[in-house]
Amino acid sequence: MNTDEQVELLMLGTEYGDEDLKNAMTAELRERLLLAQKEGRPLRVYCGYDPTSTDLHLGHMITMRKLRQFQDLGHEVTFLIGNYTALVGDPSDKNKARPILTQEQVAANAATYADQAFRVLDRAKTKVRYNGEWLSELSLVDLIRLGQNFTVQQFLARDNFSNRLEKGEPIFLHETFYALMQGYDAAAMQTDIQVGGTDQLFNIIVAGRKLQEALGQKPLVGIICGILPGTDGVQRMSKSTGNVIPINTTAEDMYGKVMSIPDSAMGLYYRLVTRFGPHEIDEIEKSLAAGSLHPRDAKMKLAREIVGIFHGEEPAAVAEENFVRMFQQRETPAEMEEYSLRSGQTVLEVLMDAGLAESKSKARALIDQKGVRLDGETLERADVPFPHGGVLQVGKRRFLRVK
RNA sequence: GGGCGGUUACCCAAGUGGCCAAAGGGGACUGACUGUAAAUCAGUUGGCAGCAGCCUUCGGAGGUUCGAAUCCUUCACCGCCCA
Repeated sequence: MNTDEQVELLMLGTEYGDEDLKNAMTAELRERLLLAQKEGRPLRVYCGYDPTSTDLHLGHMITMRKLRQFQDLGHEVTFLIGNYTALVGDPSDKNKARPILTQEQVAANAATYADQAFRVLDRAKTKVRYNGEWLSELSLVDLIRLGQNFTVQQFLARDNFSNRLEKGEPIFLHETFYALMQGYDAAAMQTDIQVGGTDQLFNIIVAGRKLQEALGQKPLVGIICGILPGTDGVQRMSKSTGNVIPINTTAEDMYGKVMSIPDSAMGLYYRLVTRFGPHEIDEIEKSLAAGSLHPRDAKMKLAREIVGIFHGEEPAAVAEENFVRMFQQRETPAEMEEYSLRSGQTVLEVLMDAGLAESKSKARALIDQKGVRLDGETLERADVPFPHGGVLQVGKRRFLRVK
């Protein structure tokens, strides 16, 4: 791959919100790649992760995918665990301050984090570091010096702070430390390239570069990845919004969830989480636009690719078969949970016991709404004995084999 | 430290003595239509009970009243303004 092709690949799926910035970063990336080549060294690339949760989802994988691209091009990738920054809580993606985590929580989360990350990253080529390594060494004087590089106005210019200011919501002083800490990470590791989401734009482009310059380093090139929308196709994928596609889930579930995203979100998914290159994606989008490729088929290709990344090609193919059988041919899935019927149980009791309804009222509502079927027959009554064994279906997608 | 305002169901938000299990959005769920897409339409969304019954909710505790989410006292948390 020549340099221009590399630049094109590495800039795929980036989002700077500003053409000039994007052009500047593209040019600097190109220059830095050439420099590395000339000096015969790999670029130092990193992305930081605050272990604030344990359940990773596709949204977390975007930057890892990007790191992987660098890795495949022979660069040195550091998976930085923000055990110290997590103590502060990044205000970037929130309208509210984050709850402060304890050191124990952070440590526990960090352990599961790296593990899931290696489904995308090449374990053998990845350095794992913790920013406590250097942040814990900073003295108050050091912190003050770092602070001298920034103005309050720069912080207030950020949307997430200015919004809160306008609404009269609190902005805690410690939240401003976050950017300084992250910027210091970049300097401490003498970073060439930092990868992050658009919510990290300020931390990377302003804080990181500024501090590096102040410390006499060449300012890093920021690779700012777009934000992946959740299954609703609009809002950022996040657990609190309930629109996530988790990493730790079955191939079937993952396939189905990808298929349920709106068409409008396909482009971002292709760019942000798949292994397809810029030209392949172009082809797909051209075919879609020309009508020679059905959107459904494009989405199936997408689903298969994504499941393939996390579960392997075989399981992805099986998941696809199941999907086709279940939803396109309207047959029941090959595998489903089983439930052993006890004598005398009513329909209501089975629904409750199997966890298909959260309360009896909800279960009754489901039946009233004709949302409960047994072997294809709609069940009309809740308070009658469960008729017979068979495939119980609740709504469109929940199945249970009752024996 | 002083003055003022807020705390309602998953979220936002109405309600200021009975007609309030509590308007309206959003979200979620079900059905129709579909490509498990979008859009649209119809319905459900505290619990228990099966047909208009009961129970528990409106920050916590206590009180006034035949009757309170609505009034009073107090506690907690939050915000705004002034210093």
